[in-house]
This record gives sequence, C-alpha cells and structure tokens, in this order.
Amino acid sequence: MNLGGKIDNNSAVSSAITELNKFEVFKGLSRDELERLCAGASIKVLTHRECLFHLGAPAHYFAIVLSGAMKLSKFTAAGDESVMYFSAPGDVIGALVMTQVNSVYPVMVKSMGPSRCIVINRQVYNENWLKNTELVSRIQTQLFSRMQRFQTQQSHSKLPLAAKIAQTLLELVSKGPDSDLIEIPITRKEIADHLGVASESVIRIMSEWTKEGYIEADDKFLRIVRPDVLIDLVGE
Amino acid sequence: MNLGGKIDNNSAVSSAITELNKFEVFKGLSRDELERLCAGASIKVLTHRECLFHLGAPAHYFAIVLSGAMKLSKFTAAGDESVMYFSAPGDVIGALVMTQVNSVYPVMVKSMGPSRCIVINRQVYNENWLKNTELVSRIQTQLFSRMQRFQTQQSHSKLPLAAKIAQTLLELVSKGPDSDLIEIPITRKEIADHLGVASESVIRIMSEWTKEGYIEADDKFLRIVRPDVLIDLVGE
DNA sequence: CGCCTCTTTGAGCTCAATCAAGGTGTGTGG
DNA sequence: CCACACACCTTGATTGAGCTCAAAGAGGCG
Repeated sequence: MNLGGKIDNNSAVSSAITELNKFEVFKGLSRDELERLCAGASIKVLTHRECLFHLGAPAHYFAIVLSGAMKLSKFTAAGDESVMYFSAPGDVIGALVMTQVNSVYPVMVKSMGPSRCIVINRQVYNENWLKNTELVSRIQTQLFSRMQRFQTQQSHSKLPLAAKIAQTLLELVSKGPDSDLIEIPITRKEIADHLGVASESVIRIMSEWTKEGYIEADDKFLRIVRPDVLIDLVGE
Repeated sequence: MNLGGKIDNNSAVSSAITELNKFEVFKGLSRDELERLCAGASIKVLTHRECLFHLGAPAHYFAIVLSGAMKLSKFTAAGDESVMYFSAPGDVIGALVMTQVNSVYPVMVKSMGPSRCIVINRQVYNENWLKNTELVSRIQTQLFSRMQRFQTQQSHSKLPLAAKIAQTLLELVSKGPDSDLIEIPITRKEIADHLGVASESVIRIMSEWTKEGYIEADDKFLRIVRPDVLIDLVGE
C-alpha cells in the first residue's frame, strides 16, 4: 500500500494504538480489540497541506486523526473551495463512505499543519468495526455531534457575518487543551470558505477585532483574548 | 406509552412491518428479524403539522417514516424557525440520538401532511438494531446520503438564491414516484426557513417562475413544469 | 365570525460582494 | 543567491442581492 506519504513500520502502529485510549471513541477497549480494529493499518505522517484523501478517488481507506488537524473540503462549480469541516484528534474520517460499495471520497482531506493519522482498510471497517456493538454506538455518538455542528451552523445562517466568524473561532479553540488558543494554522480564506463568504469580509471583521484587542494574531497562531466578547456576538 | 396521537393495535404494527421491505434499509431482512427490530413498537398516525418529537424532550423513541413527510427543525435565538431536513418514507429519524444517554431531541419533528410512522423504543435500538451488522451498515449508508445533502447545500452557499430554491425543489420531487410533482404540502415560508432566507425573497422568485411557466402551484401541491430550467439554474 | 398564518407586492435600505491595487511571505527554478 | 510566481493579506470604493418594513388579501381552524 502506498498513499504517497511516509509510512512508518509496524512498531509505529503499535505505539499509535496505545494512544487511542485517550480518545472518547476508543476508551476502555482492550488492547486485543484495538489491534483487531487496526489490522493491517499504517501510520501516515502528513506535512502542512498534504493531501490524505483525494476528492473522487476510490474510497479504499478511512482514517483516525492522532494529532494535528484535517480540512475536509470540495470545490464548487465556480471554482472556489467549500470547507465542510475541520477535524481534530480522535476524529474518525471517511467511515461513512466505507459502507458504500465501489464508492469514491465525497470530499478532499488535507492536513492543516503537521499531522499524524492511522490509515485503515475498508474491509477492516466492515468486518471488524461494524461487529463491535459498543464501538458502533460510540461512532454514532461522534457522528451525532458532527451533525449537531452542521445544524448549529444552519440555524446561524441569518446572523450577521461577525457572529458566524465568532462561532467558527470558538469551535476551533474548544478542540485544543489551551482554552483560548487556536493551535491550527488556519487562514482567513479558509474561514471564509468554511462560511461561504468572501475572504475580504472575514479579513475586515477580524482586523477590526485585532484593533479592538479581542483577538491576537501572533505569528502563525490565533489567540482569542476576549472570548466573552465573541460569545456575546454569537448570542446576539 | 402515549405520545399524544392515535396509536393502532398490534395488527397495525404487523402490517406495517410488511411494508418495510420496500425500503432500501430493510430490504432482504427476514420477517423474524424485522419483528425483533420492531419489538414493542407502535404505529403513529399524524395529521398535518402534528408533532412527533418535541425539541428538548427526553429522547426515548426513534421512528421510521412509512408514508407522508416530516420536517426537522429548531428555533433560533431570534425566534424564527430553521428547517434542517425534510424526510421521506423509509427515513429513520432520531437514530443517532439513541446512542446518547439521558439525551433530548436536538430538533423538533413535525408532520407535513398526513403521515404514518413506526415508533420504537430506545432500548430496542441499542439492543437489537446495533447488533445487526448488515442493518448498521445500511443505516450508515442512509446517514451518508443525508450528510451528502448537507454538504451539497453548504457548497451551494455562494450561489444566487434562485439556484438554492431550485436545488431544494428538485430534491423534494426526487422523493416521490411522480417525477415532477412535489406531493408534500410545503409553504414558501418553509422553503425560506430551510434556506435561511426571508420568505418574501422566496415568494418573489417563485412568483416569477410561475409567471414564466416553469412551475405550477395547483391547489396545495407544486409541480415542476420545466425541470430543465431549474437544473440549469443550479448548474450555474 | 374572528384570529392566525401564509401570500403577495412595493419601496427603501444595508450588509456583504465585487473590483481594484498594493503589500507580504514562501517556495521554486535559473 | 536572486528573480519570479503564486497565494494570501489588506484597504478602499462601488454596487447590488436580498432584507426589512408596510399594507392588504386569502385561506384555514376553533
């Protein structure tokens, strides 16, 4: 198997399996069971903007994000990118498409910053994952929360742009340990593509926030200095 | 069990089980298995706009739509309705929330026109449904296509409103047997709430289409006279 | 019958898109 | 090492699609 990136050896897989216990979906599963779930898996280390799954490619694999972040997106007929989802460590990516026969990836998956993933074969999903009732239940819980995010976004569609940006930033920080730092290298254009708006509009609003001191754009990362103000904006 | 509507007796459940075979999710399952999946179920017959699940109510049940249609929505802080999804016969509703402990419905589910549903207990989902690997696989396939719909909508967010309305109407017809009639009583306001726009905007565009003869608003139902024109609008 | 929600149309306004033009940083190839 | 390309960031000016407000008609339901 060759996905076009660096793939570590079996000992790397073995140590990655150990990491899985810290994620909600895999908590309490036995070592044996985890090894069954990762049968034939490999570790993929991705650099910034490296592609994990290509849009339209045959969907033979799914993945678990170990560290870093992934951007799930597609391109519109007009040629601009539409970002569906930003995924965090612990997220299972591409699981739903595994149940389809002869299907292709419906989105493009690219790394944001350096990331590590466990890449697993489709067959293993259908033969080992689906048979573990507890695991299926947890996967569905993860899907539920992902669906919730879509629905929150939909219900915010009439809010002013500032509220939508605030909501997006607040969701991104909540994924890291530091409660007000966004540890993912995210551009304003990516935020714009996620919200389906022009990048200039995002820039205008975030520049204003920087001036007001609500956020700080140190170097590559983004820090939310006044989460209370952003929360207020969403609540409006 | 009392959900506030008419509930038929066991023979009605038995005949409803027979209907399940026509839906993709349940095709080929044995009568025995279907009865296990519908253990303790009841049939609920709903009238136009009757509520099946209330937003925020404890999620003890999920449902399968047998006929008619359902609207899944919630209210925004501003007080207007946000319609997440229009579901069709064969759709399994509320399954994802069943895996959550002590959870509540994240959306309100209301009937559009007269509908019939099988209502099933949460416990049955976790004990009987999740253990059937083939069924779980098909449920995930259904979730996949629902997710696809969300993503299509997201990628259309920069298109002009006319394209979004066209897309919505085309999705609604595709659910019925008659290939250009929308058999669900849907208001322009509901379309607007689904797209997160003002109802006046939808009315203006659809009035124009009626004048041009692209659509016909006979009585209660809506007929797409020129699907080609609407498809063109989306493609743009 | 009266209330309520949906529909319709018009007029004016506003927020975000678009267009334009310059700045910055990064990677690439000569 | 420099030059060039390319993608992103920034700011300003202009424009327009869709929102808001308003007012009136139409159907459904208790």
